[in-house]
Amino acid sequence: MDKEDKALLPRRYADVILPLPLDGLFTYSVPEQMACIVRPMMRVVVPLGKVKTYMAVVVRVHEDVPEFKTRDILSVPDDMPILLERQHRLWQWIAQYYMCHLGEIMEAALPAGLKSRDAYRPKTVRCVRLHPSMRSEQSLHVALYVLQGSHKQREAFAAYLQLSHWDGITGDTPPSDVAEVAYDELMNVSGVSSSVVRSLVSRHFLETYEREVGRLQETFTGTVEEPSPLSEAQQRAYDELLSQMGARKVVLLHGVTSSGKTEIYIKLIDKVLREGRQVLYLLPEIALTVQIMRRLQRVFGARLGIYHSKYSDAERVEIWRKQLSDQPYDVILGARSAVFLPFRDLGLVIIDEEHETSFKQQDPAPRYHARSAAIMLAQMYAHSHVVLGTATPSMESYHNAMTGKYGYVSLTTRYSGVALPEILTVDVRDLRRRKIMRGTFSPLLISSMREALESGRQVILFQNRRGFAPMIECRTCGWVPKCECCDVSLTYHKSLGVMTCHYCGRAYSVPRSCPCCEGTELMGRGCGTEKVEDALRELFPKARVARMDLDTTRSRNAYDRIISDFSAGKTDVLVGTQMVSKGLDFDNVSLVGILDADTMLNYPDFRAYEQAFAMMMQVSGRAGRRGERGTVLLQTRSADLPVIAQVVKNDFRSFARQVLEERRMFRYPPFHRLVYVYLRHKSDDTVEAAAEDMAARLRQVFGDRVLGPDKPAVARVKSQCIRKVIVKLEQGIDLEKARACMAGVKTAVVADRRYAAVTVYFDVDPQ
DNA sequence: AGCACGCCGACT
DNA sequence: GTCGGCGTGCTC
Repeated sequence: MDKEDKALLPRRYADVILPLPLDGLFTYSVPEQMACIVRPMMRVVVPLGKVKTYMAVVVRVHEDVPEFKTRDILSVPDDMPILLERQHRLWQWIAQYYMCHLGEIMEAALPAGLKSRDAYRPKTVRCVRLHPSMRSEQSLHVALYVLQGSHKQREAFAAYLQLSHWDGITGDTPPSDVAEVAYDELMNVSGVSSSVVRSLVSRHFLETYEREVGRLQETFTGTVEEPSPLSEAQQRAYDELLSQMGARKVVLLHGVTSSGKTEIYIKLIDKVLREGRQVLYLLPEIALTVQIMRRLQRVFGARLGIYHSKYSDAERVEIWRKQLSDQPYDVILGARSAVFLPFRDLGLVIIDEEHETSFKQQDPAPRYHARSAAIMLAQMYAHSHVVLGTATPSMESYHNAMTGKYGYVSLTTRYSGVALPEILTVDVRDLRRRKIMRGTFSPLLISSMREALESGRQVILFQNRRGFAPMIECRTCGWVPKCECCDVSLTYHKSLGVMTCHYCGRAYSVPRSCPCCEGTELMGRGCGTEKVEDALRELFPKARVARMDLDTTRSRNAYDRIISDFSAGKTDVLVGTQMVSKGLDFDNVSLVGILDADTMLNYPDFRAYEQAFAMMMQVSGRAGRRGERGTVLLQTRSADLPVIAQVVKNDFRSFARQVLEERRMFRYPPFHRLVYVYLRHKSDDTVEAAAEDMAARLRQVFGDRVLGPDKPAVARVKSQCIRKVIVKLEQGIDLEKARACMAGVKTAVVADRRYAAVTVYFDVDPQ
């Protein structure tokens, strides 16, 4: 191309997404030499402001001259797009539905290594191969002869030849010039030190180099099994699933705990793979155990990829790239963020434990629900389906199933014929009044535990609070230590010897005396897992007790270790938060104790009962072993609540009917759509005034659909004061319009000089 | 989100 | 007279 031609080419521009909470796209000019490589969905490095550069994603290349001055794209790191068009469409949907910025989606979707130029380094292994001068049969014989004087070197050289499969005796085939042997392997096999190998290198017998290797387990070395044959009940559910999928995009698989849903999924995945399509299998983070991974790996071997936060970022980058390659994983097992992975041809999404609220991202933005995002994702592939699996459906999914929007398949038989456990209510209020019970354990629970332990059975105790005591109080004046930055009382952690704030993570030392009245009797109020563990050791000194909560599972493998120890019978009692309700079915647990149902039931949220019910059903499901019915002891002060009876009878249907009736009456989901508008500022007065202004403006548009502003349960976090305005939108309202109004009101409020520094954000479909 | 610019208090 | 606090506003 000569100079004149170049001058004739119109200047090109690229609209890009920056990984920042900015409105809209930014436009950069494409330098001439990059014009032929820059395409939509590719990464580019761009300057922003005086010093910073960012990795951005191009969404459009065009020749429309912008009315502002543009800056040049600095570089293009790849020669291929990093994103599929479908993914970009998913990003757009999430951004508009959840009222957040595209840049925030980019931030959440791409592994960190794809957002910076230098974070991702390919893993390398030091290798040796023949020096170029040695690459003939003859020179090898010469070499072996020359090396006769240096024993170790000769040994090492021979070991290399052996490892590279050269047979010096028959001498048929000289080693190919690329035959490479790992440096470490050569040292191990020949038993020489690195200095010997180095001598061979310096004498030009061998040469070394770095070889890039993937971090992914390249070859699956186990044997691949056929999917297990299904039981009659499972087969029926499977057939029903297939037939429902004929008519509906989404099917809810409602199966009691231990009904063997995983085996049904496996059969389904197998079928989709046979059709040459891909599968995404989503699980909540805490249910992604080594056990479920192994189970899937046994059947799908190297076709299975795993993607969640416990994996290093470098591995996540490699999975992403592999999914873009022509040999992607056929099955991805992952947590929430796996919905952002590229899929060439997605045929099925499975969302197991679909009721789990952790599928909704809370903080930071994007506050998206992986279930909704996954359904949207599946929508983008023709003839693809979504299966939602759970023992306790969310009210949203159940309602959709009952009204025919989703298909519905129920599975009421437990696999291997284990009966559902017997659930006994323990009326703690009554026992306390009659002075029969003090502390955490009822007499019935103690005797049942003793019985279980004496007959060599295991016990699970569920207490949904971590730490020792959720609160400390001065016995004399009632003073309670609170966090300096958040409006919450501090939780006492005995093992760490500190009080911590569960909102900002700050730790405080425990005062010797009350700073208020100088009284020295500070006592813990309430009970966390740590206290349960302590009390247990006192009651049953011989029992081997393990605790599983956020604090004991901080390290990489702690979670799996605790589970496998319990599974192998190395511990007798497992105390924990909701973590104990997920994961593998243990087959020697005869007793489950729910220590305190009330904290869950009294949670100030319209979903409290729904979540408490699910949690209790889930943890109850851990009880029972082959040929023996398990027992669940449910301790509560509100034994007469209908929800308790519904748990006892395992009566999801009447529970759901009642909850849905209440939801309809009080205009809650799934009948109405909720949007929470949050306002944050360091001054309480400012945020209060801004929230009042916000609510008033919203009322002008939405009338009595607006509630508040209110202080949320924790009204100050990390020194930021918070207010919440609730908007309840009825079905059938023009959502597009409603969102535009809400966004407009936000702009209007923030435009007020007084409220310019107030942070406003939306939580659509809050959990 | 960063980051620079800019305007008011305690220090060499 | 300067250093530094964080409030405001911009980044293609």
